[in-house]
Amino acid sequence: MPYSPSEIEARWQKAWDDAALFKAKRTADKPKYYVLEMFPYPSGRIHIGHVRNYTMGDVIARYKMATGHNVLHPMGFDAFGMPAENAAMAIGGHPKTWTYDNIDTMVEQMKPLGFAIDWSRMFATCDPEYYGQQQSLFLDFLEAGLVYRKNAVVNWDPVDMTVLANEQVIDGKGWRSGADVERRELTQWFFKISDYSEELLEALETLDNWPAKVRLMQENWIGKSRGIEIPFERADGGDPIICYSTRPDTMRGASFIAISPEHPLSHALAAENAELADFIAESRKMDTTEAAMEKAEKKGLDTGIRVKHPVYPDQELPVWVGNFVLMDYGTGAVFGCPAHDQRDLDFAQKYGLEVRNAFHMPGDETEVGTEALVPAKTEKVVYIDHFAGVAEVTSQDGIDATIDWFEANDLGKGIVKYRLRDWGLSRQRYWGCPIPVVHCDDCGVVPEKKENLPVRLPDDVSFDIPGNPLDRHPTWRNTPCPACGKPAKRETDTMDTFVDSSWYFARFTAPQADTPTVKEDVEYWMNVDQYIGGIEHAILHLLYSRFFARAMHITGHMPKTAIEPFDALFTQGMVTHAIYVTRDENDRPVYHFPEDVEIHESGARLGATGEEVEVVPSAKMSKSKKNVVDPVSIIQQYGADTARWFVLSDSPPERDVEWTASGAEAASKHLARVWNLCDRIAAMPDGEGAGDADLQKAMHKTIHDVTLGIDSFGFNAAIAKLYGFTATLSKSKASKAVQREAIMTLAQLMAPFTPHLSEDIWHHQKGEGLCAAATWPTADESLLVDDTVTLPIQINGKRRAEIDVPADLDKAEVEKIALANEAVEKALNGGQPKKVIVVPGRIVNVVV
RNA sequence: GCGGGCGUGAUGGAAUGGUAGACAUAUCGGACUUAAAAUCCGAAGGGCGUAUGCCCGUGUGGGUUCGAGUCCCACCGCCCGCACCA
Repeated sequence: MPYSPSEIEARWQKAWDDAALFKAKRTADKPKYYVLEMFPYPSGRIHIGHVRNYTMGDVIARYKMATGHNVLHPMGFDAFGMPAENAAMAIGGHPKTWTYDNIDTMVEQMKPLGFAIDWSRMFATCDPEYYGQQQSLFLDFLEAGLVYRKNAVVNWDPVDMTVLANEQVIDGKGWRSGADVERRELTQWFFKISDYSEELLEALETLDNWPAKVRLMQENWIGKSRGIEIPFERADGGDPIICYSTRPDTMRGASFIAISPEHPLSHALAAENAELADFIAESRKMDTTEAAMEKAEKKGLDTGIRVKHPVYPDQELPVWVGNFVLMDYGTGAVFGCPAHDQRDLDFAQKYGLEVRNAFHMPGDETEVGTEALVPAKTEKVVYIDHFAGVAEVTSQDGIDATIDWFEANDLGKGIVKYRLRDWGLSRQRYWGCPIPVVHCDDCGVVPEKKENLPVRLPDDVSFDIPGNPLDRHPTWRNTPCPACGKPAKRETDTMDTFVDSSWYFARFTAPQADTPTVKEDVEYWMNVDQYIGGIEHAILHLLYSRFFARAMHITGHMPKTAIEPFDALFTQGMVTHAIYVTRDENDRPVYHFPEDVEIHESGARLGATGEEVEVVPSAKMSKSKKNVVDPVSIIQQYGADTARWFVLSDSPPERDVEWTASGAEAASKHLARVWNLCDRIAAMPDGEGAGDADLQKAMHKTIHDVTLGIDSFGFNAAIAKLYGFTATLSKSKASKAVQREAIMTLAQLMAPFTPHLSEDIWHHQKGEGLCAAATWPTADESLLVDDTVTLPIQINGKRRAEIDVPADLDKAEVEKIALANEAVEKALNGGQPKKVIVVPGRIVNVVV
């Protein structure tokens, strides 16, 4: 019988289903294991990248199941967000219909892949049962002081009438409307994540099983810096201007003060200074994207105000408003030291301000010209009559001494700042979780009563005009004030979708509960033992989730032990595919589907015209580049096991893997080979064979290697070992009993990757029960060591010969045999070796 | 600018400081076949050589070591993250 994946895969999926094998239940008699892949956004269809991601989680889930763990492996959908509204605007229809239709499609596409998922726990974040509990959490956070309202400057699209994220502003224009984006001050809700900066930073050190890269990215994002706040007295007697600096050691070179256009002093002065008012308005219009800021001109306006230099009171410094000074970092005011900061230097040269060194490099007393002198903090510099008396020290020591001196003289206060800012969660959108508060003329902002949750989204909304449909809904806003009962208005902002994904992992532990979590369940299942997802979530999603776990702990929804919710994190690579390009008459690229291209030895050509095609390997899949591989057609062509096997076989899981037709073909052929091997063994006659012991040895080595590979996310290496063992087994002349044992072990070792094929082999060999429920084989340590080993002999570090010796032979004996070797004798030429190194079981090195 | 990572055959990639290139793709040869496909067996880093073999070889240059793809230093190239952060 030929290998027929479509038939066996459906059959075994049903068998697992009937046995309720993947349904997770609390139990005390096994250790629990929670494996989770970042849940998908229901964009429409699953992508081959999803297949790889979930296969990794599935390998872990099935392996842990086989090694005696009680496994939780759930799946859900991150279902709120802009694309659903955009679709409604573009093609009509309703975001809700669009979203749920997509979810249905994607579940239907995922099920044939045979993942060991507990589908009974599935939910979408747009289910009222989910977002109602999220509103309940919000109210608890509000009561605990973890959420607050404040005015904030946001990117406002005046045409679409909504707030835009920074990445939605392109060249200063709204990405959809093309309108000039304004900086507008709005009252918004914020999570107090910045209160947890230090804790979130420190706890990173405990996350041993996270990639160092992710921890570092979070560390940089939190951005701790030690500096000082220095008040500058105003010559006119007004309130002092407080500047923040991390380089107070450059105070000698201070030649101006720059304050942010949003600084209160700027606003105050603007009232009587039209020029300044214009300057502020212009600054607000400025594009805030990185690229634009790089190019943007540093502009300033002298306010006419003068301050006293705190160290040299006879010096007066001008106060400028600078468009480059950020209001939301530090104090919104800085002192400029042109000699030691390139930006300050550019500014000073533009406006004719003084440039004066605070230090020189040792042995080089040249004054700064067009390039600022900015040494590393560990570099030694020579301070020029420094007020704290330091001379030649590292600039870090200079900074520390300066801060101490300022504090001792009561001229400033050492302070720690974080770059991390509070998390603004208000969105002027429809398709999100409504913020459950009510605005009452008499009572102000009043939380909705919990018994009125969920605050449901209305279905009767329209998307034919821009803006927030909730805002213009005729009746939805109207509600009695929860405090006084008088007519009041609901908040029409919804929550950032990152809120939805910040606690879904906890919800999976009790997805149907009528509280956000249930004590016994969340205590039993949390933490997530292994979390798997893309590096693109290294900062925001993971940081927000860490904050949420803490906030949920404070409000009694999460045990203390789960404030770091993800024990281990793995960031997987993408699936890429070559793109095939020709050029049109204007040299613009024209993309071609792989099936239209023929690969010849001389290069790639279009099948239809013979035109030469440029091949760009390993490109990210994209519909417009015509290099997307659809999992559904792959499953139809080759079966799920082949897809699963191939996406993990060729590259380490953290790296990208290129999908190639030949690779998929080869994977499929290999699985067929294993299947045929199973048939052949089943048909063998009983009786004696040759090399039973050798096959058993190879089998135990494979058990050992594959187990190690899966444990360490070395899936590609584990698969290579499985290839090797298949070759060994197919050449073996061992007895039927031993070959049967070998093929069944092979099936088990392959089962995390190719569960259907393994199950079928198990069945053919009359294995007990289901392969998916069988206990993982263990390697017999005694069979892992060989009786004899081949030792390479090096002469001066170069391999020159080999000897076969008993594995347990002692060093002296090995040395004796090595020295008697022909090649060694030749090299020694009758003399004595200078040194002989014997690494037992590894190598012999003779130094002559 | 700051921070991090990576550079190994034609290709994807293996390799606790110990025989570099496992495994796979592509390629070539052979068996089977009238033939092809499928299947099976085999070759294969580069150079010289009939061959035993010898020389070279993990981006470049140095260093540590009996021994370096692996550790250290410098450089080159590519990739990623952050960034008017004072």
